[in-house]
Amino acid sequence: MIPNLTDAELRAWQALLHAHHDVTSKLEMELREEHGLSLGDYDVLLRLARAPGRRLRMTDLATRVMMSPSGLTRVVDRLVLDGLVRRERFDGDARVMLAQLTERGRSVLRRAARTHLRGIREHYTGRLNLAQLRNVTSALETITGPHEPH
Amino acid sequence: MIPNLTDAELRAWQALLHAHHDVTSKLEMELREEHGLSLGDYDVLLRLARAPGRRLRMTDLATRVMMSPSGLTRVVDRLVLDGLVRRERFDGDARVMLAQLTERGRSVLRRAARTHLRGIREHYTGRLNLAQLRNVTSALETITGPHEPH
DNA sequence: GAGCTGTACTTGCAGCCGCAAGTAGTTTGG
DNA sequence: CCAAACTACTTGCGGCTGCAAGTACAGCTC
Repeated sequence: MIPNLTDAELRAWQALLHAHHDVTSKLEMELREEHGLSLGDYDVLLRLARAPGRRLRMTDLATRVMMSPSGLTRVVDRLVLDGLVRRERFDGDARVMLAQLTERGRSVLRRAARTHLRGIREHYTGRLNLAQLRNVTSALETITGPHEPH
Repeated sequence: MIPNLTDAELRAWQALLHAHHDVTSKLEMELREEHGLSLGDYDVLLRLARAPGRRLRMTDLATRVMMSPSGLTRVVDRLVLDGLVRRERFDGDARVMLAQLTERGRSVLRRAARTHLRGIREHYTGRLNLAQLRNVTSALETITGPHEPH
């Protein structure tokens, strides 16, 4: 009845926590210092940039960035204040709000992407060889179920 | 100059974010509902339980649970209010505070551990075969550098 | 077409966190 | 010794987050 995890299982758990903490806190700090963006901000901008017309419904955006609807509302509030995102109405359903990436948002994102992608490689993927990279990805995707690239 | 990450690298990054989010949010919810503890609370109790004399200096504890000193102060505040932890002075240096696990803390931890360990297996390690488990662990430990079990 | 149910988003609120500043105590250098 | 520098912890503050409730709209049913 008492689930005695093996040492291997406990180490795997600690490793996940530690790796996530280390990598995200470094990336967060770099992004914040060099571009004034949080990881959450960056993620929102990125999803919008990838979407057709560079706009998404709030609900869809919230799902993609793994955030609650209310949490997303505040993030978008801030991005609108900074002029990186615009809110638009959706023809055909007046309840829906679209978040639309502005030109300024695009250019901020482009610059931030250099920092971010460099950081991912420096703090994460660059420390692994190709086999490790594949193994990590496939194992972590097994846990959550595979994702479309969104 | 622009670091073009490969698709494999981007997937690895998404997988880390997604897996961490999924697993921790499930574990957090279970622990909260069944025992009124957050993951952070649990981690603090666990580190204390493992320490000699079931007590640690605030600074050492903060390092182990990957939390800022101020953050740890509040967590311990709450645990003291709940009677799970006691604050003690350290003979020989009056600046130091020891967090000491109480008997009540021990028993709450023991009960919570069942939920938590079951959850880790159910949502994480149990979804991987032994090879995947070893691969994930070794790769993630490569990223952060290996840890002592503390 | 009036109400009932459901959906999309926002707001009120409270919890958690970290940084910077504050307090208290210790160590070091002259 | 005693002042300056350092260390351990706590507090003030502000930012970020999610849940539950609120608002506005859509769609369904009779």
